[in-house]
Amino acid sequence: MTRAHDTRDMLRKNKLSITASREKILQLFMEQPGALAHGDIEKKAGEKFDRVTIYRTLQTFVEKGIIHTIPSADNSVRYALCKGECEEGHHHDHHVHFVCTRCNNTYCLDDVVTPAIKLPGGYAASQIEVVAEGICKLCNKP
Amino acid sequence: MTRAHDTRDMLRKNKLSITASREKILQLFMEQPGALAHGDIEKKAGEKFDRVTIYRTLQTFVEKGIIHTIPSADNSVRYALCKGECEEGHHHDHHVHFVCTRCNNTYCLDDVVTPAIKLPGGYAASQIEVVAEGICKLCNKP
DNA sequence: CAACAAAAAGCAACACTGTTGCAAAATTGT
DNA sequence: ACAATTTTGCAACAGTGTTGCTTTTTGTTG
Repeated sequence: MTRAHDTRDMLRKNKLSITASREKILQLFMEQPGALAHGDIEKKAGEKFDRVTIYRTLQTFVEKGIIHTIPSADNSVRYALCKGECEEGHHHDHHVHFVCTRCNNTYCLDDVVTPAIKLPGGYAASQIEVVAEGICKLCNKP
Repeated sequence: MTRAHDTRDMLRKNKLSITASREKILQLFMEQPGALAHGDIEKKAGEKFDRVTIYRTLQTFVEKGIIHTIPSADNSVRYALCKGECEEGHHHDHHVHFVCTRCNNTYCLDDVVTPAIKLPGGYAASQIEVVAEGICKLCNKP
């Protein structure tokens, strides 16, 4: 069972041509439990790809519903793999995100659904993002 | 009733010296229902202050608990006035934020408290941020 | 109100993030 | 294997935020 196959299939499934950068970036997401920022990818890819290529690849993946963006308090966009229910052009990203203040990783808590929130009259929400901040499972161990 | 008095009192109360830029920036926050990003302030202040001064003033205000930062999906930090319960060094910012996709304003929904969220074992949250996205009260009017 | 120490503003320079246009290279379908 | 289309890499640029240093302003004290 080769990982290369997984990424290739994934790309084919989304009607994307198979390129070295797309495979590499997708692989990074697959072997990473948490989320990745553009900067992380640049480092982990090992100076192999142009910054612009990474930006464009991330954009493409978001559009295709392969990854989704995660809002954060500090000013950096992070990305994580979508788990199944996302399609091209529309994300169904209803889980809570967790940012660890110790290891600085961001995790998708796929099992924790964002709660319904009663808004004041006049406000109509199309999407609700919940970001929890604290100490993650791994950092909490003794 | 002069607005100048409000801002001066506010600054004095927080043991900050009274300067033109602090007064101006504080005033902008007071006459604005929503949140402001650094860029907004730069524009509204009318080219009068140095960019660096604005950054430093915002930093100072956050530290003193006068304003708080608001996370956003797009990559820009916004700030809004704290309503009372914040002190120097510690914010008690437990309300929901609303980003309007039409007018692009951000509002603090002070009456909507962030719900308690049950996290998986091992995760310990110190803070939970909720950002709702959609159409705001003002844009929803016919 | 003048003089002084402390604080803040302004300026220059820099680092980081993200975008755009265009030419060269790689990928796909035939 | 070839041609058309995509994607990449490069260069240049815009926006955001930071740091160090000098000048100006503020608050205080006599």
